[in-house]
Amino acid sequence: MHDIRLLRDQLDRLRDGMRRRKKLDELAPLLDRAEELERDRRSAITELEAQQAQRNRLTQEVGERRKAGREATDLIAAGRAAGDVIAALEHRKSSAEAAVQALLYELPNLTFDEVPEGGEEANRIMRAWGAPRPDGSLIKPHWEIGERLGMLDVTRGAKISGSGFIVYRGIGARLVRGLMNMMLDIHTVEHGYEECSVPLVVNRASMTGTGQLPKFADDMYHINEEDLFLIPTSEVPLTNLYRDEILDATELPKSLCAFTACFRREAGAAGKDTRGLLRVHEFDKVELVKYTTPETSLTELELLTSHAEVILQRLELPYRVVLLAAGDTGFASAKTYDLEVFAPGVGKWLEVSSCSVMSDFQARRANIRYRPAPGEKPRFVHTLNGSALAFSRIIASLLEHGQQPDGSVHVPEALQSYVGCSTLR
RNA sequence: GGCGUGGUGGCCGAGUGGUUUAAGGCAGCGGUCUUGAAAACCGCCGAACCUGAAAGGGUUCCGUGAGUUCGAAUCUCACCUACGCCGCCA
Repeated sequence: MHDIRLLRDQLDRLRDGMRRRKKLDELAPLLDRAEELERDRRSAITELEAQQAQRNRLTQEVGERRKAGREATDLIAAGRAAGDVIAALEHRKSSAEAAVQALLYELPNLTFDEVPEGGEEANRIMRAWGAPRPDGSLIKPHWEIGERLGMLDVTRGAKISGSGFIVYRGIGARLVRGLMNMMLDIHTVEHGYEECSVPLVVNRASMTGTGQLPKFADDMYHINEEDLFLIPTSEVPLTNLYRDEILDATELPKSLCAFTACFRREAGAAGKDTRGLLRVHEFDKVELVKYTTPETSLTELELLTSHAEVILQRLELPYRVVLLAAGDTGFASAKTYDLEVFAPGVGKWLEVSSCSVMSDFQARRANIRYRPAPGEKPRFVHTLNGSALAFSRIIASLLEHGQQPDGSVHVPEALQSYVGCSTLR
């Protein structure tokens, strides 16, 4: 969410931000309405507070007269009248406020200056590591490899839960467990993240805090009776951990990581890249989250991205780092690097990580602040997050990239001790 | 699930309708003293918002939301949450 003051002072900046995302046509009317509502909100507040000050004087005098043993019926009548006016102004204020808030909730974050303008076509490949294998056209897709090795049971996953739910079996399940341990070990021991084990179910306030709600409600699994949501990523619980809190500056940067399942309805995505493990409703992920000062968030983004890259390098998977253009950058993000890994069997670069700095967009929604120094005013932190990494697509890529002529699959050296073998067969 | 007791500033904690402008303490900041530090003493010390060029003025906030009242931290109701006991249960 944006600072409501931008509607007064820096409407042009908001407009320009939407333009860079190619969303100005869609959002300009919304901005104008918000600006108008914000003016009305302020005038209501000004009037309301003058009335409240007046009433405070009245009621205080009532108290004084009572104490002196005198009548105050005239003041009480005046107070009652003031109360009616105040109630009306309060209503005007709160409805304007709710309306502005609702509009602000629909506005995506402003991207940083170095983020290229425009849509997906303006994405910029920053660097690449490793090389796709030259015999890619001979490689089978991961669903065939996985089924043949008895690692994946897509059919029974669909039977027990529905399409898009995968059963990993045998060495496949062991691979999931190995990846989890390997990634968490590297992030905690080598990169200094605190490991967290968090709920997979969160409340509405948490989903609003990180920006999934209200705009993207249709993408979430919702539990009606308790009004709870299945997390689409552990970014949600990890970032909401410090909702409504004031951190000490000495605690920053704060680095957290968690392994969780992630749940996505993927409403409207039917038919696109749906085979095998490419797009599923439930997948595992190790997530990195950081809380930083505004001054350090961009350097911390580079660091966090490099932490995700380390995993890919240990897994010996060729990948590239893509700086997303403004129009392709997520709703809450100010700057995002996608990590894409090559899967030769399907012949595609798969997005296995998205590393973002959210500036103060989430911090403002979730009210997460820090105190720069003792006695100073609290400021909003910057929040960052990145997958490191998303399992299902990594497994797809591992199977395809590691496929050998005899149909077995090579296990990268760093993973061997975690999986207990050097070849999946 | 039932009954009971709580939720007050960064932390602890007093406060049962009107000088609450939320006592007091801890922590923090500044000062006196000291070669320096500690101790002692003195002062300052919550957040958000409106208005204003500024100085300043004003409003709101005692778990959340409604209500009663001229006036609510205080009274009423609902909800959230913590703890205790009972019930159920892996």
